Amino acid sequence: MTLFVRFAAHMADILDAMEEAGELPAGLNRKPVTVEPPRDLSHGDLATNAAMVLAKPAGTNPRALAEKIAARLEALDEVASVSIAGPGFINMTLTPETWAEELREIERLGSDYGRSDAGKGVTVNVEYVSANPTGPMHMGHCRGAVVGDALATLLEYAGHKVIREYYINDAGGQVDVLARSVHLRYREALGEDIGEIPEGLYPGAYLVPVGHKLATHYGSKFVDAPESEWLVLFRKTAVADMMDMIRDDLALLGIHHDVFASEAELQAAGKPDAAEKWLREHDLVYDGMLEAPKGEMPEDWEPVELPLFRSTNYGDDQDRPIKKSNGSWTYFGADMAYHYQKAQAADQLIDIWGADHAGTVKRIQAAVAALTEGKARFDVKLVQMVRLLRDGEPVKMSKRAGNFVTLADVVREVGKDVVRFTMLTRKADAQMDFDFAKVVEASKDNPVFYVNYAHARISSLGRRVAEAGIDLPEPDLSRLGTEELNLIKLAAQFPRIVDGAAHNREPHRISFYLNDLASAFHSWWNMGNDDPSKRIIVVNDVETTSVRLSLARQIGQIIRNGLMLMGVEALSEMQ
RNA sequence: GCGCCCGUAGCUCAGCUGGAUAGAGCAUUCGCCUUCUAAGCGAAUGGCCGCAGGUUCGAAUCCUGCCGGGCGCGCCA
Repeated sequence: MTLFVRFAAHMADILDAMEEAGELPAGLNRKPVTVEPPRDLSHGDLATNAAMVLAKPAGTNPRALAEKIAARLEALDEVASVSIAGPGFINMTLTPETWAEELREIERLGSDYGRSDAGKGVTVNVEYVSANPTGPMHMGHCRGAVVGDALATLLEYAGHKVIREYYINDAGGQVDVLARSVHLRYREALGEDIGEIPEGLYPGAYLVPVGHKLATHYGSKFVDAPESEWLVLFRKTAVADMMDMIRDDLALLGIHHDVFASEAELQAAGKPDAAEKWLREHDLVYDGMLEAPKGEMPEDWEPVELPLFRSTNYGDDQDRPIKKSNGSWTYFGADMAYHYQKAQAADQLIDIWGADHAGTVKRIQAAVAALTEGKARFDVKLVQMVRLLRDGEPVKMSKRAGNFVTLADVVREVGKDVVRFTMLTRKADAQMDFDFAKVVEASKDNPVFYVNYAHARISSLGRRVAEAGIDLPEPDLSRLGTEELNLIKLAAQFPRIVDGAAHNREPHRISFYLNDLASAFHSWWNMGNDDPSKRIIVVNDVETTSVRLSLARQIGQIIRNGLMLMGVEALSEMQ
């Protein structure tokens, strides 16, 4: 049990005892009670607001209540001193032995230090990437992919059961365009000069092999055939090949989904029809007129009666069509059924979307609320755009010309770990620059480097000791100094950081924490430059060396744990 | 017009589901290499947390209204 979990339990015990002793009324809401490190560490190691939040409901004043709680806290073996400050904060300083024990705990738990059961096994479905199967992954997809994947790992570590899912949009107009583009490549493979790829079709050379494959398989059979004879076949073949390509791209980032859900299969299985039926029975779908668009009026707009979902019941500004006038499902109509399907296999849903889809969040949340009758927690995380920079200049991309920067290119250039780490150095809903030069820069401005550098330094300590053949005694942790204890205090935050990041679904918090931890470590290391007696390896003092090395190793362990959550490998040397 | 996101140091950003005197990096200034990798470290300077109300013991954080910026709005995906 890590320290913060233990103190939350201590606090609960104390409040129980006070109830029993008649010092507190029974049944107070203890939810607002926290026991956490104060922002300003000069206040102590731990602080609780218990007296402030309980005073009013208990009919007493904060100071008086604080006195009573403080007396009981002071009686704990782990607590060295207690003080009451400000409006009623109770500050505690813990004994050095308590922190030494936490260091042992890190060593005991190793890669599990930080893991928790806070998620209580609740199943979370994280849907991310879900790029259209019409070409290779490009940098526009990258951030959502990394954020989704890191979030999934984080939730697992925090005690959730996680399903990593990819929704294949293989039923809409885009995949028909793909099939037509492939038909061109197919004709080309048979020797025809197709010239320029017409506007509106996918020009990318990655479709050439698909055309070849179809040509080899079917010969000239479909060259002059009407679209109805080949469209389905070409679409299916192309989508399958595109998905293989996308899976390969994702593998470059170390991303592997558990479930690939096909929109076409969903529709073939009649899921949207079932959803519509249920919604109509509950008067949540009706046939009605679509309101005219609020912004610029399209020239060809005309009122039409369509089946509309009552998303306005759930805060959307207008009801949304689930079918088009030609009878086929809208994207939303199918997506609604898809989310219902996901909710069958999970308690909570998370979608990772590009920020350009922000406008459709409300309707899908409305649909999930309706179909699950409000039972499933469902978060849509919007991921902002990444601006690619080279030499300080934005990299120009034109999707139409097909010259977008692919994810594979970027991974090839800077490496998987740099891409992943960098994508997690901003919160998801903030815009981000990705500068090819800066992300590989070996300086402290670059967290990717800075964190790894700390880890490499720690690794080098181990090598030095081994090379020197020094025989170290068991570390005597009573020899830990102030600086060392402060470092342990920061290291001990890791489990809290993990829980907070998981709870708020914000994986970037891990990278910020690691940067802080690395900074504290570099600072400690550097003290040895000014004062040789403060080095980690102190010549002719195996006792001190043993203690400090033990601490350094556990810092390294936490860096590895954090990097693991981000899907990044820790480096043992900086080449 | 409506909706979503965002306004925190000169710049880029954190701020832990409300906590004490708001933090880090860059930039600027000044220090530290007979070294466990200085690819680093330390110090100084720098803030009406967009504005105005509200909620309460307590607000950068929650609510409302403005101001300013970005994105979106169709039977597209």
